[in-house]
Amino acid sequence: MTTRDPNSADHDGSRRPSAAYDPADLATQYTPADVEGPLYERWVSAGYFNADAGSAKQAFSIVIPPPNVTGSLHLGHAFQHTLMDALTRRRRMQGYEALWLPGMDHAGIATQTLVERHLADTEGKSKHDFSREEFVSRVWKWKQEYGGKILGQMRRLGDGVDWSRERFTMDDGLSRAVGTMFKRLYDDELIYRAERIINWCPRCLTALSDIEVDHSDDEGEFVSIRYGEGADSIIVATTRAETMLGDTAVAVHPDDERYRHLIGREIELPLTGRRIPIVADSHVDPEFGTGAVKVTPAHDPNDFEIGRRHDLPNLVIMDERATITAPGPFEGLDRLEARPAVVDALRQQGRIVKEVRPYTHAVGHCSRCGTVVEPRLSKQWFVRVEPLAAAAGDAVRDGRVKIHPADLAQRYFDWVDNMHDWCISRQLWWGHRIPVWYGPDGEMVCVGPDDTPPSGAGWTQDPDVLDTWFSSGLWPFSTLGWPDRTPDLEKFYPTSVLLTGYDIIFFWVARMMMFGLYAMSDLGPERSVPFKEIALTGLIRDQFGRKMSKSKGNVVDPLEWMDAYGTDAVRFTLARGANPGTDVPVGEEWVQGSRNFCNKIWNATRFALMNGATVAAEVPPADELATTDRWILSRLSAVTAEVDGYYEDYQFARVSDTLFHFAWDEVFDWYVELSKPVLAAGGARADATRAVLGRVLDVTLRLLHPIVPFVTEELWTTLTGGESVVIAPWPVADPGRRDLAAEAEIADLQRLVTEVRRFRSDQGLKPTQKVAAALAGIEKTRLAEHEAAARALLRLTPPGEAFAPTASLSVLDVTVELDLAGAIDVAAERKRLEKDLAAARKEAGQMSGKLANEGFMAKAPDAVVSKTRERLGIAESEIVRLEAQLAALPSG
RNA sequence: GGGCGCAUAGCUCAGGGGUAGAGCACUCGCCUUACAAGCGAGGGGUCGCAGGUUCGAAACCUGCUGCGCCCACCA
Repeated sequence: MTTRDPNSADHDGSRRPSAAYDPADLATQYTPADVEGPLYERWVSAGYFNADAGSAKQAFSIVIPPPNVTGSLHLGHAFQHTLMDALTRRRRMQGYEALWLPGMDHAGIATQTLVERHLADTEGKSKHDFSREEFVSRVWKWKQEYGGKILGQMRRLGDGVDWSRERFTMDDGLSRAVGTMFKRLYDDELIYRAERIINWCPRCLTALSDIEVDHSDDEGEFVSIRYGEGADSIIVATTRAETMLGDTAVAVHPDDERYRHLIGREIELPLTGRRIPIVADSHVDPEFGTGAVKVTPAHDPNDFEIGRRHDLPNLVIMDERATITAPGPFEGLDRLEARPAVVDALRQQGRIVKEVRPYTHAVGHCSRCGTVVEPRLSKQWFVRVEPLAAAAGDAVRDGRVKIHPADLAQRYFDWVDNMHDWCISRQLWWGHRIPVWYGPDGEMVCVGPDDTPPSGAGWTQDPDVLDTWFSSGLWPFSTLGWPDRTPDLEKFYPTSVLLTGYDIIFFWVARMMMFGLYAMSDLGPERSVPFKEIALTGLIRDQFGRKMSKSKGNVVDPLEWMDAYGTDAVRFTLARGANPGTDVPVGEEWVQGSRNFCNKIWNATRFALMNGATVAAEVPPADELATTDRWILSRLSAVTAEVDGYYEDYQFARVSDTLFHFAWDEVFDWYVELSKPVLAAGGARADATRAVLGRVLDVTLRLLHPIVPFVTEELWTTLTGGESVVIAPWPVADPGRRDLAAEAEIADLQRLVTEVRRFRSDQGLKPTQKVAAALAGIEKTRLAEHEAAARALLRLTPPGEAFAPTASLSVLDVTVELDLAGAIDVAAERKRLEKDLAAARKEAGQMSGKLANEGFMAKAPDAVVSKTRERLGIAESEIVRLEAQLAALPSG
């Protein structure tokens, strides 16, 4: 043999003859706990998952969505990891240089909050009891000690990641990438510092980006307040009465006749004595509220814009904890306490004209802690996203990056086409510190990671750190060594596919697109994209389709299921639910079902081993094989092609379902059963069957391996003697083995067997009870060859001397006559026949109706018409046959 | 306020102009030497409602109803 047959297991020269196998080695049940740990360690120590940047093989690469360093494995991780692992394992088997790169995210706010709580609990200290350096070193210490728990859990899951390339967003290399990126964007004026209204969390005491704010419809109040006196008065309506202390104007629409006379005049702001102008601004909607808006530029983003247009002062009346700082009776109150207090004071002055309560309106909450976000005027750093987002949109629009499923691309476009500037500074200590120094005379210098910061009196570094997603956005290239031109970057960038949930399109996917295209632009438009495809998954749900949440109590720890049913069972369940972009419900019973499947594979392979299945380089040619062998090899080839097709567009559910049904229904239930009498008979046919059985199992195990790696590895190495299925070649569909005639023939056999089984079941015959029967006419059908097999499956013995058939049924031109050694259950038989007759009559009616329809005859395709005729013919002969059988039944 | 998606068996979901599918659940019969985590057989759906297109609609179009999700600076 000069070329390697990809369907042969004979690939590594270290085969162990399966004849050496002792069936006693395998228990009658698969015990995952016995094999998973050792197998994983073996894979890792063999270096199977380590990619070689110097390899000549085509590269396949995936970077993991880095889990938070504080995180632990939940079903969502298990789900996505299973899919990424399957993709990578398949490509590796296909001969790609496959890299799945692991790592973690420092998760700024989340981690800092956790460590603060930890220090409070264990030492009773707050972060202010430490210097910044001390605090950060405590976070690092915490990270060493408690962080990264999820990495161990990934081993349990069987993740085939390259541990030699594990990265962390705060490690030296990635920090250098962050600094380099910041400097470049700064120099290109794509990063700037400005005083703006930003989202501020008064609890976390930091700025937030727009997407870190969750909106919900909350019940509040809507009060109308009269400003000014008499003819000069004007009524404004607000949900945030307390901010009136910071009003610096009232705005009306320029065309609003009601207020035209007031424009340009001043009125007195209640409770403060200040006089504020009435300005005209077309932003105001005359239809809403009273058509007059109080303007608080320092505490509302819209008002800030109005203030800019009219050159109004920004009067700050709250501090960073949202405590009122305006001098007077409200000073020191929290904003939520101040609200009723202010309304009360106004009411006493008779200025409250109307109060609507409750009034439901959208309120922003900190996505981290739920606190109501406060718009706050402050100096922050921003990324000017417009050019970056335009490029990110174009890369998808022009097909350089494909999104699966395609209809989720709209969501991506909606975002990148409407993105606001991104606030990237955070008032935290844990993260990448902004590399900008301020001088004593107001100088501002951005310092690259390899440059020396300015020194001397009065120079200080910006105290803020960057948004976690800034470093995450660099992940596809920072992890490969950027900004250096490393072999890894050369080999593995752009990455092949990004697999992640549709819920972080905005947080992460869009930002990687923007940063990748920008940072790697020297590679040209095709190669600068961070990934060629984006495979979006849905979210994991409980078995009733509900979101998992702690408050519902329906959160599942995947490790518990892995302990109970094995890792493969959990993986298979998750993969089987993975329809692109669609949420995935999972329930424990389904995991049990997957466990059962793994066990079934186990036992089927045991059967093969006990019966001397052989795994040879070549299976005998078709002309030396029986129909059953040709059939299963034909199906194997078809299924292999189907699976490959499904992988191309990430249809893991179909991959899994196809293999499940092929393995269980076709191989285990039919082929194995059909092979039993052949194997028992021995001889050349038995040898051929042993070879086919070995091949079919070998290939099936390899096809299943990416999804259920452990049980397939255990069985495949035993069956084939190969080193590891991890490095076995991926099966290639062999069109030469397709045999539609054999498939049709076996379909007939299945029909015959199933019909007789139904009869037996209806007649209450025990499955094991042998019945004498004649298969009249079978010699004239293509089932002639299969008589012995049919008899074996149906426990039909040949008619003997005293053969006296008491029942008959006909299937496909075969009349099965059975000697039931007694009366048959006439009622049951009548019921059965009448049911079949009704179905046949219905069918015949439908078909003849169609054929009588002139429109149908004139316009339907010929193939459909002839198919209809054929079906009518079959139905009519069924009717004749069934009526005859009913008539022949003894009456009563 | 915009935009998107979904309504198919008891549950969770595939499918997609020409014979309604799966898993689990359910019923009946079986410990048939690979497997009771199994084997065999079976029941169960006018594919949300109303129109339309078509020879033919569960599928395509329109409207409606009911859910779900995303986005949003009408105070």
